[in-house]
Amino acid sequence: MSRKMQFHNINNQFNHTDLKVHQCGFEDCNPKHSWGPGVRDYFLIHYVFAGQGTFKKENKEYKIKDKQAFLICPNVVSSYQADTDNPWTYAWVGFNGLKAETYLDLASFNQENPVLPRVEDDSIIEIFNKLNDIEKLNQNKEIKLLGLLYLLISRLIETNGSHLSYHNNLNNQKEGYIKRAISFIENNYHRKITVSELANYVGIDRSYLWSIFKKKVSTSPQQFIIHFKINKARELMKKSNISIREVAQSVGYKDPLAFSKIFKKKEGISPAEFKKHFQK
DNA sequence: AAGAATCCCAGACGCACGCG
DNA sequence: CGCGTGCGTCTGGGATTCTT
Repeated sequence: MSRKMQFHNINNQFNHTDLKVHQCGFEDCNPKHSWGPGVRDYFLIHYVFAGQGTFKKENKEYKIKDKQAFLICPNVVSSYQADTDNPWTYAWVGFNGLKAETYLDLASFNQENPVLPRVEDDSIIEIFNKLNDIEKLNQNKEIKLLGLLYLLISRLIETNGSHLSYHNNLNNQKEGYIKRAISFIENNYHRKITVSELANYVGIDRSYLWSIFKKKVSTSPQQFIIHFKINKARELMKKSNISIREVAQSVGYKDPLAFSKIFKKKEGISPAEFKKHFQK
């Protein structure tokens, strides 16, 4: 148990692909409070306001003091623990997206260099404070969080950036594939899209598309398509009073029952319940 | 040798059909 | 109409080949 903790999970209803905030939070840890060893499927930055602790990445161990930040990369085994005598207080933000790796590289903050030296920059501290004030908002939470994340990363690049990074023509090519795929989905979500068709359009093998999607977007092409369609359906149901059958048709499900089934599976409630909720 | 790209197949999923 | 079943198609991810 911690002395004080706030945690915000972000329900991303928009399809940001370059950067996407997963969660953020703040914690005033008790002595020896720990996490891991384990893996995350997104990037996670911790910024230590006060106190100290230990961060372990694979077999390396780092002593972290106040005003330092450390980075957990997706699918890398990590753990961290608050100090016994002087436990840390930190804020964190978890995110991913197509550009996440590239931007972090620009800030020289990556898997090879997962710990930042003391950050004296007040504006970074301010950004973390704002991230944690987001709970008070009731509108535009996601957009504001995204804005703060961009600000944070741009400050990290300014204060810590290397001049020799940006080593990734190959990454750019993969991003190109994914951008093409996503724009195809955006233009064709109103009908049935198979992953094979998508891969064909992009001009690469279906399985290869799957593996770069998984790596860069943290989800499979099929799940992305479903998620995209469900989001469109949500928008439709919020904005207009059309029938479930019409909503299903509009996002490419000719069988409204199949649509209801997948909607319920993803959202936890049926489209009918969702509609009712927004039409009070 | 390493990373990119393709191949392949078990299991998941979707759809049509039939039965009560 | 709703549920169960069976069959064909699609997907995920490891195995394999290709390319640099």
